[in-house]
Amino acid sequence: MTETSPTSRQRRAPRTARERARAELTAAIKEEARRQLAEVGAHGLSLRAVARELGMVSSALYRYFPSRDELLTALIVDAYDALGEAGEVAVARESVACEQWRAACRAMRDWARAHPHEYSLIYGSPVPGYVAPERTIAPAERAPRVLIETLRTAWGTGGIEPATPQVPVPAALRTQAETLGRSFAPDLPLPILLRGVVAWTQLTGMIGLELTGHFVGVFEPADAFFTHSVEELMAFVGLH
Amino acid sequence: MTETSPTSRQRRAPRTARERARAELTAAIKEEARRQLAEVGAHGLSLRAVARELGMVSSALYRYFPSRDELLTALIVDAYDALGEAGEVAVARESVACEQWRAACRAMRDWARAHPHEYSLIYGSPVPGYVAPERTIAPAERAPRVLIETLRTAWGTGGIEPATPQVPVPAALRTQAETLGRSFAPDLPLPILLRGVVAWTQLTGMIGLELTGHFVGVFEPADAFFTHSVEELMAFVGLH
DNA sequence: ACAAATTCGAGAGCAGTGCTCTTGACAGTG
DNA sequence: CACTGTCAAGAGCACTGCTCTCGAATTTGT
Repeated sequence: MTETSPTSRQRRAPRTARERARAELTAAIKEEARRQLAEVGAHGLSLRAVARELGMVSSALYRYFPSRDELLTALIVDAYDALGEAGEVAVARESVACEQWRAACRAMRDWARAHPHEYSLIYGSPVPGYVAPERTIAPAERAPRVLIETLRTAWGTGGIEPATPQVPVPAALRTQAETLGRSFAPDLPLPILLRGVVAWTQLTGMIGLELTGHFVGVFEPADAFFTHSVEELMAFVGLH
Repeated sequence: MTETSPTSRQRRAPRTARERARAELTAAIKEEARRQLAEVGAHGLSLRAVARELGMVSSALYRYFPSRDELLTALIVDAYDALGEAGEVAVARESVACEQWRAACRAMRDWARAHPHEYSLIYGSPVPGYVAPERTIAPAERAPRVLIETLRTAWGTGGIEPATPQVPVPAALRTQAETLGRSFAPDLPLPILLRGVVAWTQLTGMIGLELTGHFVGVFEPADAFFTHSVEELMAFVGLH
């Protein structure tokens, strides 16, 4: 969040007063938009309201974000980064693999519950007609990478059981998983990698169901079921 | 879909011409709304456009649905029912538990891919400011009930392994799971029931990630990963 | 069968939205 | 100093959800 040294960043610090003002206003717009997003959701996010709150006129806002979708995209990228960072710092605080896994899952759920509308923005229904631009895929990988990375280090230190798969991996899936493994965890056995992905899908599903209220009247609060699921799937991926 | 005998339905058949016209128009509105929903999504669904397409004026539509949210709620209930029914007929076609489980999972994914916007309506981000009315929770239970019901019959016929849980069920979760089991599958052991719920959450998560495009460039198509996950989780719940 | 009550579609209108275009003022650079 | 590019502001377009009123049609009660 804090500014790093000028040489460490590709995007150099703004020199002129105009560039500086522009950067600050862009940040202020995003901040206000994020506030309104938390209040009224993506559907209720209004460019006019954001501009009004910032004391400017709506048309001026289009100098910074060419469309409402563009603003949402910026918020989406930020949300991916925030979620990923939440998981990363949670993992960094722990040293043994099991605790890292638990911390990562808990951090992602906590972040989702603290920012439900931002979470819905990235894992909920896509804004209709909206297609994710190229620059969102890299930040999107950050969160699942936290889980896979935990498995990778655990595999390196022998903290993970070889997870004998009852189910053979078909050829079509094998090639897909291999390319995935090459960019995520080259040395991790494919069955373990796949189980990690399965665990990730379960995590997003469980968080999504909780946020959309599918657990009301059943698992309420959902804490017990959540921690239990994490334990079950930790055994599923082979962590011990 | 077809009309049953007057006594078999609580809501009797419309007597007067006015009631009959009202019922038909209500259905026509929902049908047109569903068509537009599939095209432009929940965000783009416009009451005026629906009315326009039906050759009436927008204000007249409010005689049938008092608000846009009310129309969406009707579509949500229908979506829950359609998804649940898709799972039910898929299970009914099979006789052995494993095939029933596979069929149910496949049916739900197929329905979701065929009606992505309707699926997003019920499992995606909630429409902002929208709170699910009471009458949606019964249809919402229908889909997960299909999976649990499959486990219940499998347990009755011995088609399911006692799934020795490595993870003990804490007290708080036990009481929640017991009340859930009472209404879903009274005779099913709690650990199996809980694993069934975990499998359901994974299913919704995986379908949601596929629909929101999180698998593009990784599992594309996602068929192989989907069937593999189903197999893995089938073993996880103890089906064999 | 006739009158009363209810329901209905249509139209006007309000407040709000995303977005475009033009206008005049300001800052940065030659 | 003058020029060029950027900026905020305002007016305006087409659209939205929703409310209200007003006749017309239909159902209901007597």
